[in-house]
Amino acid sequence: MNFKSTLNLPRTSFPMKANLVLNEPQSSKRWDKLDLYNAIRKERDGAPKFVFHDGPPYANGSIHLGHLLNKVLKDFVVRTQTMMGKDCSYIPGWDCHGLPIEHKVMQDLGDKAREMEPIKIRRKCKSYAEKFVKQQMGQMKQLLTVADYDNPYLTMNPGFEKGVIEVFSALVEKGLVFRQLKPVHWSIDNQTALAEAELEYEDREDTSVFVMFDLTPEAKALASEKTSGGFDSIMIWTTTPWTLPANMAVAVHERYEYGVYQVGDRKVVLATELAAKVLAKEGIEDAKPLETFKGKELVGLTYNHPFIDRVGPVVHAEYVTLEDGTGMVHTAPGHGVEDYQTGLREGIEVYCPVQGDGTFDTTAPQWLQGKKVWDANQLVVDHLTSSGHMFHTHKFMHSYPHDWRGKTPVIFRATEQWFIGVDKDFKSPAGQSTMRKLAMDYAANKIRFIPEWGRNRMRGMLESRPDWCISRQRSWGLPIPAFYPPEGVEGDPLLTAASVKAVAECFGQHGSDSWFVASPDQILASYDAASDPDAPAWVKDVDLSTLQKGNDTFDVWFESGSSWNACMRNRDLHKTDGQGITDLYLEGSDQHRGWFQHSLLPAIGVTGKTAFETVLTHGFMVDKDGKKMSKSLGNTLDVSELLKEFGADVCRWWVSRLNVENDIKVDHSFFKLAGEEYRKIRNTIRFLLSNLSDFDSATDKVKLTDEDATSVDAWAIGKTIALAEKVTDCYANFNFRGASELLYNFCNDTMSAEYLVAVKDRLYCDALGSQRRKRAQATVYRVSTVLIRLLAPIMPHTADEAWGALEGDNAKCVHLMTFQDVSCMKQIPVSENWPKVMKQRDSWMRELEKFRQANDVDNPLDLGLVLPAVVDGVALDQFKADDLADLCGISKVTIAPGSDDALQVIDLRNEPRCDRSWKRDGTVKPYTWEDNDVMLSARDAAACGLA
RNA sequence: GGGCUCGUAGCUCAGCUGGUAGAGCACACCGCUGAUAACGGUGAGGUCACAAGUUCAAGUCUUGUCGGGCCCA
Repeated sequence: MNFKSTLNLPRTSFPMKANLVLNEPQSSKRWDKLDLYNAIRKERDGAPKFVFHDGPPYANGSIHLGHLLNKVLKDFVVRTQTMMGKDCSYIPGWDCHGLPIEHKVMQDLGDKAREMEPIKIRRKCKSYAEKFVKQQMGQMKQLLTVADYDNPYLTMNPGFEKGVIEVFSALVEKGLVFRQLKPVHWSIDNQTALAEAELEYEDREDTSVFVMFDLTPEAKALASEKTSGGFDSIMIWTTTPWTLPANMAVAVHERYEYGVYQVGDRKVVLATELAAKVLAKEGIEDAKPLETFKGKELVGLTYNHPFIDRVGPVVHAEYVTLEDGTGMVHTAPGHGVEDYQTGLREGIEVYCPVQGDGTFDTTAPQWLQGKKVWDANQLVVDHLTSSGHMFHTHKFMHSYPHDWRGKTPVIFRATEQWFIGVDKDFKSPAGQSTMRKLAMDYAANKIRFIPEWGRNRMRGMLESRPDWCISRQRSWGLPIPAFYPPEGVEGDPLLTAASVKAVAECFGQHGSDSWFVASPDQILASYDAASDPDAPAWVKDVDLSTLQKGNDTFDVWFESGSSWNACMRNRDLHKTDGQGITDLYLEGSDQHRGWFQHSLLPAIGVTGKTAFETVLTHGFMVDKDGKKMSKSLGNTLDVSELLKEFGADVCRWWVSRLNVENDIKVDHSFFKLAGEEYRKIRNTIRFLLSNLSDFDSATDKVKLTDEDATSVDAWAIGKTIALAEKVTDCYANFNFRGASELLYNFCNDTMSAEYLVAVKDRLYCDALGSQRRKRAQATVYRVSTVLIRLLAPIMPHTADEAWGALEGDNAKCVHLMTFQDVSCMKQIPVSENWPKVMKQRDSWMRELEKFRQANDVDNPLDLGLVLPAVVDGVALDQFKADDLADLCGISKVTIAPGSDDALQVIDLRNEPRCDRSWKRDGTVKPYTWEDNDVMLSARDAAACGLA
C-alpha cells in the first residue's frame, strides 16, 4: 500500500535547475523596469549615508578577471550597505584620457596622424573611449551590479573636466604648483614625458664604455701634492655613451678606497675594489695600485671633458656604489634624476643637448648635431677610441625602461615640466604644513586600511615619492591651462588661481576641446587680468587673444585623482561629517601608489581632508600554480566565457568565497566548485520554499511558547538569529568571505544536514493542521526570510527569484528591502542547553553508525536509542523525544531512568513498521485503509483520519 | 636590488595577543530512494615551504634561505 498521495510532499515553483544564463537577463529586465537603482534611492531617501566612490577603470578593452573581482566586490559593498539600511549611491566611472587610447588611435591612423590637427585626433580618441565605456558598462551590467549606469562619470566629460581644473586652481592658489626643468623619462617615439607607471622594463643591448677623463693641468698639480706619485686621469663607466656630451661632473664616494694604476702611459684612478675586474677587461692582470687613498682626496679635482671644451668637477655622491663600473660615476644632470640632484646641490648647470625627437641640438659638437641618440652611441665610441680616451668598450644586455605601449626604449631628458610640490610649505585647512607631511599623518593615524598592512605600504610610498610631475606632452588629455606670452614678450606663463578658474568655467560649458578650437580670449572670457593680483606683469599690457596656449596636458592620475571633487563633491554626494570626503575606496593593491595616493594628495592640498576614510584593497589574480596571469602567457580566463558557462550568480559566489587580501588563485575548476556550492545553497532554499506551499505567513506564523524552547524549531531559530548577526557583522566589516562561509555552512549543515532532515518527517506526515507541523513551517518561513535576504547581495538574481517564490510575485523586490531585523525573533525562547545536546548528537550518530555496520542494519529508521537521563550536565527529559529521534534520523528515542545508564542502540527490526512513515516508533498498529490491511503509527493513523 | 606581502591536509582556506592542528570540497566506504541530475551517515588525509634562534612550550615571535605576487629601482 502506497501512502504517497496522503503525504504533504514538497512543492514549489522554485526549480532545482537554475538556468542562470537564461534567467539572469530576465531579472535584469525586471530590475530595469523597476528602475531599481533609483527605486533604491527613493527607498533610502533620508537614511544615513555610506559614501562609496568608484575608482575609474581605463576605457580600453573588454573587462577581465580583475574587473570581475573588483566590480563584484564593489557591488557587495553597495548592496550590503543598502540592505543594512544605508543610503549608498554608486556612480560608476571611467578613465578616458591618456596615452593608451591615444597611442592606439595613432596606430590605427598610421601616417595620416602626422598631419592631423590635435582636435581631430581627440575626436577619434573620444569615440574610441565611448565605445569601450559602452562595452564595459554592458559587461558590468551582466555581472548584475547595481549602479547609476545612466549617469556615469567620465573623465572626459565637461562637468568632470571642470571639477579637475577647479582642484588645480585651488592648488595653484596655495602655491603648490611650479614649473621646473627636470630630467624625465622621455619617450622619443611619443614625444612625451612618461610616468613611472608608463614604463616597462625589457632587455636591450647597449654599449658599455670605460672612459678615461684627463685631469686639468691644475688638478694634476694638485694631485701631485696630495699623493706621492700623482696621476693623470680618472676612469668612468657608463652604459649610455650618448649622454657623455652632457657630462658635467664625475661623482665619487668620499669613504671608498681608490688607487692609481698604470694604464699604458697614463696613471689612472679607479676604486681599488673594482680595479682588477676593470683592468682585466683589457688584459691587464694582477694590477697593483701604485698607491691608494680615500675618495675624499679626489673631491674638488677638475678634468677636461674628452671631446668638448669644458671643465668638470669631481664631486661626492652617496649613491656611488662598488657593485659595477669604476667607482667613479659619470654625471649628466640633464639625463638622470640622481645626477640632477647632485647638480642642484653642486650648482651645476642642467645641460641637455638632446631635443624632444631624440636628436642632438646645435650646442652639441658638430659631428653629433642632428644625430639620433641611438646612433650617437657608436659615434661617441668611435670618437673616444680615436682620441685615445677609451679604455674598453663592449656590447651587453640589460634591463632597460621602455615605453609601456610603444615598447620603444626611453631616455632621460631635462625638459620644462609642471609640478605639484609635495614638500612645499602651504597653508592647508589643516594648518601650515606640506602635502607629504599631512598625507603621511593621515596614512599613519587617520585612515583605516583593510588589510592593515596597506598602511605601511602607503606610508613608504608617500615617504619616498618625488614631486609630482603633472604635465604630459600629448593631445588626448585635459590641457594644463597655461598661457605663454605672445611672440616677442618675455615673462612667466599666465597660470594663476583666477585664470585657471576661468578656464574651468569654459571647460565646464564647452569641454576641453575648446582649448584646441577657441581663441585664448574666448577661453578666458570670465577672466579679468586687471583684478588678478597674481597675474604676471606682462599680461596687463597685451591683448588676451595674442596669448599662446600651452601644449601640455595633465597626467591622467591628476584627473582620476580629482574625482573626489569632480564626481563626488560636484554631485553633492560627499560626506559632510568626519575627516574624509568619502567613506571608502576599494581597488587592487597596486593603487596604493596609483589612485589612492593621487587622490589623497590633491584632496589634502585643497580641503585638508582625506579623500577616503577607509581603503580596502584586494590582491591580484594568479593562475593555479601561483604565477601571474597574462594574455601572453595564455593562462587567463575569459570573463564573458565564464559568464556564459556559469552565470553571474555563480561567478559572484566565487568572488564571495575568496580571500581577497592576497594573491587570488584562479582556475576553471574553481568556478566549477563554486557552481556546486551554489547548487547546494539553491537546493536548500528550494527545500525550504517547497515546504511552505500551504503556508500563509499572515495567518500561520505561529508563535513559539516557553514550552517550545527545547523544540528543534527553537534551536533552528537560535541558529538563524546567530547567522544573521554574524553575517551582517561580516558585511559591516567588508568580510565577504566570512559571510559566504557562514551562509554556506548554515545551508549545508544547520539546515540541510540537521534541521531539515529532522523536520521533514513531520512536514510530510503530520496532519496538515497539526501544531507541530505548523510550528516547523513557521520556522522554515522565518529561516527563509532571513536567509534569502542575507544572500541577496551576493546572488541578486537567485535571491530575487527565491523571494518571489516566498512572498509572491507582487511582493516588494528583495533588493529594496533591508536585512531581516532579528531582534523580534529574539523574543522566541531557545533553550541554552542546545549546544551541548547537539554536541552529544555527534557521538550518538557515531554509535548508531557503528551499530549499523556491525549488525548489518541498513535503514536508520530500524534503530532506536536509549539515552542517559543526563548528559554533559543536561537533563534530557526536558527535550522532546521525537525531536531527538528525528535529529538522529531514527524511529525512537527513550530516556533511561538513571544518568549512569550507558547509551544504548536498539535494533527495532522486530517491531512493526508504519506503512506510511516507515517508522517503528512503538505505536504502530493494524488498521484498514481503503479496504487494505495496513500498519500505521498513531500519528499517521490520525493524519489519515483513522484515529 | 629595495618596500609591502604570501607559502598550513590532494584543492580552496580558518587558526586573535605562542600551550597537544580545524572547516568545506574532493576521496573512500555505507545508507536512503516521499529534497532524487537530490539527500544523509562514517572515515582516512598535515614533521604547518626549508634552516637556525628565543622560550618550559612556536603553525603562531626573530633571523636567514628557497619559491610566488604587487609596487618601485
